[in-house]
Amino acid sequence: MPELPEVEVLVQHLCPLLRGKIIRSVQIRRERVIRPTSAATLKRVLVGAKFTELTRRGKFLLFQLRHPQRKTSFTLVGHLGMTGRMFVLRSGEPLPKHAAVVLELGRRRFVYEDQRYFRRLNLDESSVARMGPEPLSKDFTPAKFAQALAGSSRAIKVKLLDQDLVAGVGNIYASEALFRARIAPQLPAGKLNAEQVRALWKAIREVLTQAIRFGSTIPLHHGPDAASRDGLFYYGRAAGAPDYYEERLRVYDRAGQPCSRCKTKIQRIVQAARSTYFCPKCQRKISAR
DNA sequence: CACCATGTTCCTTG
DNA sequence: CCAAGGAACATGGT
Repeated sequence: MPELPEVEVLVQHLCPLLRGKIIRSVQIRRERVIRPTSAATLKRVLVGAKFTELTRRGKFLLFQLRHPQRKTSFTLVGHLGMTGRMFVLRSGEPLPKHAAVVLELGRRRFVYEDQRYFRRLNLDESSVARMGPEPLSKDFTPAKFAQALAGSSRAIKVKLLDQDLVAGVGNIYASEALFRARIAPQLPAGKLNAEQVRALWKAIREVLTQAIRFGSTIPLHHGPDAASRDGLFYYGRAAGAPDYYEERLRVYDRAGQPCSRCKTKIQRIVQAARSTYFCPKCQRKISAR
């Protein structure tokens, strides 16, 4: 369940539960999720280490750890892929079916599960190193954004998914930001005019900020059973929580429904093998002057 | 059975 | 070198 806002809310939730805790032992139940780190290396490094901080970079979770005796610090890198989850359980509680890595913390345990085993929890920071600016930081300016888009012939929707451009935007928020900025997803990235670049810059920040604020107001449940795990927030949709979930996603997964602005039917198209949703009337293909 | 799914990486082709 | 497209990863929902 991961794009930037979901990861941010998860980080805020987990941080106080982990900070100061020492890893007593490590269970690796699916070795493929820790590649390229080996099981032996991960265990050797983690056992005895203390969580000092948890931060987010794009969609990655960065767990800072320190060995009190060895006086060494290092980073454990996590990513949820499309279906990954992380939560803290009491030690007696049963593990979910797809628990991939379990860190025993004494009375509690930290669990990383992923039904599809797509993503990772390891010591490899290479993917994090080459990421673009954080969209909610001061590093992300309209001028830099314009420069990064200039000269690209790729469709703007596809370009937004490139983590080197901006960190943390995924398939849902890419469509949502373009709708809010009234830009057609097929428009080549390099053809946005200055006004469109600024509108998109603003829309990205607004939709991500709103989603974080929204998610932060929802109590995070994290039990092993499916029902409570569905309580983990997703902006605009969640089973069994109708009150919270008004129409926040305006186009994503709404093919055939009326546009909230003009009532034209929302269209679904495929770009780079991913679904894109947009309003063909509100989002025009206006090129640079 | 078919198709779809919030992500990333690798490979091929042009 | 770049861009585009597709497959792969593995499981589950509809």
